[in-house]
Parts: sequence; C-alpha cells; structure tokens
Amino acid sequence: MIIPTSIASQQHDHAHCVSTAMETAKAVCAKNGARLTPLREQVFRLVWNSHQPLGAYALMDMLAEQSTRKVAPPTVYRALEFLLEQGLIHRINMLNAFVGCTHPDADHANNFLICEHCGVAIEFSASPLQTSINQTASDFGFTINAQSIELMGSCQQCQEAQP
Amino acid sequence: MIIPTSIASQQHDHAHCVSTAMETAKAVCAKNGARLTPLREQVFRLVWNSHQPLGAYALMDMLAEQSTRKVAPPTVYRALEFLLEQGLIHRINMLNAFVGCTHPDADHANNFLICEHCGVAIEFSASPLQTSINQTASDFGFTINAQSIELMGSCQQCQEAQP
DNA sequence: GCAAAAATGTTATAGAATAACATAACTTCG
DNA sequence: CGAAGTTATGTTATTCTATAACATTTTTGC
Repeated sequence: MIIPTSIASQQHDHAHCVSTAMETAKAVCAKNGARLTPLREQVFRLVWNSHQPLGAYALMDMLAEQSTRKVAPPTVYRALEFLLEQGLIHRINMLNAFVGCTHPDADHANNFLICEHCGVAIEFSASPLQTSINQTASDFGFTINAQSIELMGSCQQCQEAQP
Repeated sequence: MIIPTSIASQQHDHAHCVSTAMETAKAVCAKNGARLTPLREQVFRLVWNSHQPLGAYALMDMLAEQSTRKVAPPTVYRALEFLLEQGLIHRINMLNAFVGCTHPDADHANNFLICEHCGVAIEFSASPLQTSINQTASDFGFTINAQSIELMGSCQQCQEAQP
C-alpha cells in the first residue's frame, strides 16, 4: 500500500461527507430504536474518517489517543458489532477491517472494490450482478442470508499514477 | 453448525473424489514445475477429505495426529500457501478456512455458496455473474487482481431437513 | 426511587498468521 | 562423486484478530 489518497482525501469535502453519514446514522438508529451512544458515535466517526478500511486494533489505538484512558479490545469490538447490526458499517473479510456503509438506508449488498495500492474500498451496487447472484443461488436451491463480494485490484487513479 | 452431512459424505464416493483431485493436482504441479512434496500432498488430502472448509489449526491438529511428532503453524501455513499459489485450494475469507478447488485446471473465479448449517462450501462458476463483475469493475476503471464472492446461507438439503 | 435491562469496563484467553533463524533435503554442475 | 546453491522443513517466538467471563456503571420504565 502506497499512500492514502484518491477518493478518501482528494475528491470531496470529507468533513461534510462524514457529517452527512452521521445524520443518516442517527436517523437509522432512531428508526430501529437503537441507541447511538457517544462511544458508538465516536467509533462510527473514526471508521468514517477514512475511506480505507480500518482494523479493530487501529481503531482501538485511535480511541485511546482521543480519550486518555486505556481502551480494551471488547470496547471497540462491541461498538463495531452494534454498527454492523445497524448496517452502518461493513466488514471487509479479505482485510479483517471495517469501513463505513455509504448507503445504509437502502436495501443493499456488501460489494466492494478494494485498491491494493491506496487502500480505498469503494462500495458499489449493481442490479444485473445481484440478479446473477440470486439466479445462481436459486439454481442450487440455496437461500442467501449474507453475501460478501470483494474485488481486489487497482483503482483508476492508482493505475494512472503507476504506469 | 449442525452436522457435516449433505454433499460431503452422502451423495458421492468421496474416496474416489479425492483420488481424482490428487491426480489433477499432480498434473497441475508437473505442468508448473512445482514440487508436490509428501507434506504438501498430506495437507492437500486433509483439505480434500472434507467439503467443509477447514481452519489452519484444525489441519495442524490432523497433521499432528497422523505423524506423532509435533507440528507448528508455519508447517501447515507454508503448505497452504503453496497449494493456494498452485490454485489447488481456496481460502474462504468469511471463515478463515480452506477448501479444495474443484476445477483447478480451468480458468476460474473464487465463488462459493456456504451453508451455515452443515458447513459445506459449494464452489460455482457462472458466466453471466462474471460478466457483471467484469462490467462493474470496468465501469469504475478498476482492474481486478483477485476476487472473492462468498454467499452464506442455507443449502437445499438443510432447508428441507429443517422446515 | 427502584428494579430490570442495556452498555461499558476489566482481565484473561483463544484463534489466526507470520517473522526470524536453524536445519535438512534436493538439484545441478564442475 | 561432491561441494555450492537452492528449496523445503523444523523451531521458537511474537504479532494480530477476536471473544469469554465477570464486574461495574448507566439508562430505561414503572
């Protein structure tokens, strides 16, 4: 991994991006009758501050930095579990890392393009792809409860930057 | 997870299934000028003896059972790494586990249906699905180096068994 | 305010993977 | 053959990821 660039830090006003996500998250929790406590909100912000997926221990270190007192693994894992349940973040299985969900209110899959160079994870949804997925499962008489589609490679910017 | 049934142990002659896989593996290694040593062959057999993905430490314990002397993690991880490189096994990221590849000679993706109940992992390939994947990546200007598609749910047999 | 429930803190441990270095086996080429 | 180089395996220690189990605090609903 080279440098955390591209989408995450260049192409948009990320502070605005995060605050919008924060509002959406509050709405989702309100609708679900779930409590977005200060700790959970803090973890959510940390996850959202990066378009690169972050590991639980990286998040733990960030929490520790912010709060002076020591933070143990269960603290961050429980917050992450809550956020996953609410559909506010995703787990990238290839990386053992977590990233904010860009459309938690929509019915959505768990589909990512992950750049090996800059580390950015781009969430996408594609109707024909989902149709193919559902058709395939159906062909096998298989019922899907959770799906994980992760495509690892080079994003456009990194390809252009490294010819 | 309930009981390891269905495809793995019921519907076919698994011994024959494994020996066929073994022959194919030898051919693949011969073609690639890679050495399928006794240790690697042993790990390959262990992985293939189950249609359920097996964790590295489970494999390590099995190795230890078979060989009286103690076996350390690097032993099994190095064998797994070799088999992954040769395309003879796959890693299931959702499970941190490994399973034999059912068609190592073909150009193939890394697509699995995984039953939460019986643990079976069914490898599949579907042309329209791959087309959608490639199209989506192309839309983003993204180049794919590795892909992981994992669908977790209930296989047909387990659905029928547990209504 | 008080009991129940939910959330967080704390300590310890399990589980997955790799680093670093030592030894053994196999290849190859003089 | 036999020494040098390469590849594979053994060995020890450590890092990274995640959860179990129990204590304490905070919040909620009556």
